[in-house]
Amino acid sequence: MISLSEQEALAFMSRCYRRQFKRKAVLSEDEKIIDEVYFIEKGIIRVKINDLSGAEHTVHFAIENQFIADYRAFITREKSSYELEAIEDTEVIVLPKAGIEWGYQSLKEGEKLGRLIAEYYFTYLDRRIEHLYTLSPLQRYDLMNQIFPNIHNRVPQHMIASYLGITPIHLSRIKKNRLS
Amino acid sequence: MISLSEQEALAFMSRCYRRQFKRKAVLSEDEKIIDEVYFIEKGIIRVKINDLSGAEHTVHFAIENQFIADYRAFITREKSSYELEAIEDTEVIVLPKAGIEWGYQSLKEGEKLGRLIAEYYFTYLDRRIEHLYTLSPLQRYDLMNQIFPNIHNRVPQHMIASYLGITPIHLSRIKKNRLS
DNA sequence: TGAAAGCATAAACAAATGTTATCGTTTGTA
DNA sequence: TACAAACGATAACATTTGTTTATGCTTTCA
Repeated sequence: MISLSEQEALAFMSRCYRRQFKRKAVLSEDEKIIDEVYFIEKGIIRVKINDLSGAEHTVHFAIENQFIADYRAFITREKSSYELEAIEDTEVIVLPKAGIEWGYQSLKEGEKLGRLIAEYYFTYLDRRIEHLYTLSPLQRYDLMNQIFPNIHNRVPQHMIASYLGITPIHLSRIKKNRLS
Repeated sequence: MISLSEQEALAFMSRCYRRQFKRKAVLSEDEKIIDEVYFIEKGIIRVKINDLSGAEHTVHFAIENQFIADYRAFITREKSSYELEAIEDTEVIVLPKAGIEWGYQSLKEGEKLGRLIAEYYFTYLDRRIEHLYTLSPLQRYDLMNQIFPNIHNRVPQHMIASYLGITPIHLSRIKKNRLS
């Protein structure tokens, strides 16, 4: 996204570190201030939220070679709405807030990188909203398997149904329906 | 969001101009490359999209003192998914792409401003997605009237229903239901 | 100013989706 | 290894939401 000298890259990476999580471990709790972004080297993470009636919703998945965080809470410094949970044993690189801010200020094109990243994730959410308006749950199910390759073989179906905003029973039904 | 000298502000504004649209006029067409962002001085704009079956969905509203554009298409340089339509006679300030890019490169804190803007709109969409998962249509109807003050008195109800992802008949029903 | 179009609501019905319960299988763990 | 928990599918039933049609009211505009 930007040009970066090897020196700069090393200086940034020296501010990050590796961390491991067991299956079902919580990387990031809701109601907390968020000071870390994660890059997934191995594993799967789901982002969940509880509504007022206590129901749990899966808002997002993240797999290998993707960044994940409650980026909104990271930006706004408000309490996190989401909980990040490892679905498989997971290995991440932790990018602490201090390191990221160092990057914005000290890398030659740091602010530009920050803009391009924020723009990238904006476009991701904007596409999601477009799809929520224009696609059926089954179409979004298929799309999801493109975006997160093969995810339906790594994640229980009820979490996928939750992500789609429908019940697992209903997802089972529409998948069966497609065959006929 | 950033510190800006008066000189810088004037130089930027000299790159913008004012434009007026009649009710029902189209500011920005879908399938086009997007080179403008608008700031609304007066009026209301809705952002719409058509799905494959031809149904029309209202994805967003924008009112006085807000910026509006297909920001995704503006960023990615891909064809626009949305159509922007004036609901009332509307007066906007046009910020051409060339002017915005001049700002990123020439304002002292231009790139930082760009990052903060992208981050701001990211948080807006992230909140919307949170609400889509956790709130009922009626709760989102109420929230919407806070976000766009008094909008239900300025916009036909079937557009609001479309924004909420339900039929106008159903919106009428749940509003009636609330009274009892 | 009058006709037409747009709009909100209502009722009756149809379709989609959720709820509860059951069953057989797989998975995790003691 | 054995047992409990998690999981996916299915059926029966309940609820929600959409569709169609109709009505009366307002707005628009020629």
